[in-house]
Amino acid sequence: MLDGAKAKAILKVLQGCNSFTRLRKIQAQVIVCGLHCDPSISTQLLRFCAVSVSGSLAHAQLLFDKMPDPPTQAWNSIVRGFSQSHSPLLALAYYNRLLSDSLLARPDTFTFTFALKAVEKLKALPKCREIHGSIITTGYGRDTVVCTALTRCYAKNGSLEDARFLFDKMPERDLVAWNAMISCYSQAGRHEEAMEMYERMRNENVGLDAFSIVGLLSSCAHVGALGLGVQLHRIACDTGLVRNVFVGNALIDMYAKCGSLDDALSIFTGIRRRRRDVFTWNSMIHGFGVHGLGNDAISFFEQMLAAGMRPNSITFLGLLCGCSHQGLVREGVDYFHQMSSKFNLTPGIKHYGCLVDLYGRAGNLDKALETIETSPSRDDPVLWRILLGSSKIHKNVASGEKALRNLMRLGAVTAGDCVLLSTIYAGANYLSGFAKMRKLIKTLGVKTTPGWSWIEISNQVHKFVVDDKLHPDSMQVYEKLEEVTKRATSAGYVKEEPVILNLPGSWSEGGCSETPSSCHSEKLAIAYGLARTPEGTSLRIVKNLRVCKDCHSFTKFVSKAFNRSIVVRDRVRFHHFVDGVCSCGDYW
DNA sequence: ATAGGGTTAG
Repeated sequence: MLDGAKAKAILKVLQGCNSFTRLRKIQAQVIVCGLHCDPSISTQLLRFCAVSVSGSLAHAQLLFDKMPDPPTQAWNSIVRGFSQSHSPLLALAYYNRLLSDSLLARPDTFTFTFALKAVEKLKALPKCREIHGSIITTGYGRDTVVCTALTRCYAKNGSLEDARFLFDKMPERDLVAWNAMISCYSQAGRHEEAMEMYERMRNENVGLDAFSIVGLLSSCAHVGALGLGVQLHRIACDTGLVRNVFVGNALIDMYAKCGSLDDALSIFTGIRRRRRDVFTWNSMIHGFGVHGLGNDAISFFEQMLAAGMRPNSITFLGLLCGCSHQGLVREGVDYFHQMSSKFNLTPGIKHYGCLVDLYGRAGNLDKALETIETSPSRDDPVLWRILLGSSKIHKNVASGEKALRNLMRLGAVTAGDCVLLSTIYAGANYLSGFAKMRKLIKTLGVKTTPGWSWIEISNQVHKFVVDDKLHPDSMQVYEKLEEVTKRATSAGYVKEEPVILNLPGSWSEGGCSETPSSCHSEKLAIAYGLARTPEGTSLRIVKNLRVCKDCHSFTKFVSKAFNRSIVVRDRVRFHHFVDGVCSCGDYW
């Protein structure tokens, strides 16, 4: 029978155990001493095999299957172990067995949280509902921890509505529950709702911690909400949370994505060398990249290596993005190859996309084509669409046709693609091609992404759509726009008439830039910004599509005529307009 | 003995 002192000693050794070989030795010893019959010892052993980093799930399974009627703790360990593994389905298999087969053991709050973790990974909404049912029938429906796990599980399975419903019904919500809700919204791209949660937290006097700030900052970054971002930064400073690396990293990203690279950089330098992690570096490098500062991206990449930090595949996306926007073809190609040769990373479809873009944007359409054809993703429409975009920039009919033909081969042609090619045809005065595209567009049906722009004025976001007549200050905006256009024109602006295709309804230019129209949304936002802010204030515009050529030129002349710096964040990069010049060097 | 919340790309 069990000797209490011996058991205690063995448990202690188990707790300090950090290698699997050692674990097995201890296990052998346990068996020799006859201690394996002691449920507390074998359960402990099982837990180590199942969840410790040096354990082994296969071994845990063997141990588990030898137990005559495992206690709840043992079930929990095995469910937990598999929920963290690559086969979360097995976690559910054990969970099901516990519910149906076990005579003795009942699931408890721990079992449910572990099972829910498995479902999070599996994307199985019905299973989530089923577990929810069991939670209620077993009487754990009011447990805060279980409810939080359940909320997250619903959210990760795509039902933010169920998640929110459950959250609102929770008898008690602690900070963890709030943070879970915020991060779920943020990760699902529902940024406005994430920010709404913050409003509610303030009204209900719930505090904030690093988790809340990180989630909220991520949403600010995505939508470009500098005002709220700055507020959160201030709170982080007041509470000392700025020293948290997660917060620091999120701040870098937020400032970079809101167009304040200088602030991003000062946060970066404020993080002590040794605390900088791969997120810190990646966020900064990507920040330079989307601002078109390829050389800075490269310089930081080299500093990162010098600091002994290993880059990952995300690092290269930022780096290649920078090279592409600055036209650093040779460097970009070199880094692309270094990924596999020096860093043992396999370029993914996005990296190939960067490479195609790098060549294509620079006008080397042959190389762009060759890249696609020799890549493992030559059957991915994304790459062909990039080539089509490059063909449009360089008005190249042959390569545009090639891209479209491949999109057809893949059955992936959209009306937007045809619009792009038709623009190329129109530019080349190739009327029969143009007519063919028009016909095709009609058969495909016209789908459109409506363009919008917004501008933040004293922490208030104002959104404009194409030919906006809905904004409350609409009249004022159009009046101002007239004046602005006059002054820009006397500074040298000439309106570039878009190719009019005369199609029914509105359409988007391959999801890239706005419909040809009398008035794109950013012009309205700019006019509004000029009317509502004092002389000299810089304007920040965020838009969902690419800037068109006319608006780009317009903004340049406005920045000169009104002596304002204007920052425009479009779908893929930043444009900083100062004194008639754009940071992109008209290369976008 | 064991639990629920965090950043980059897309």
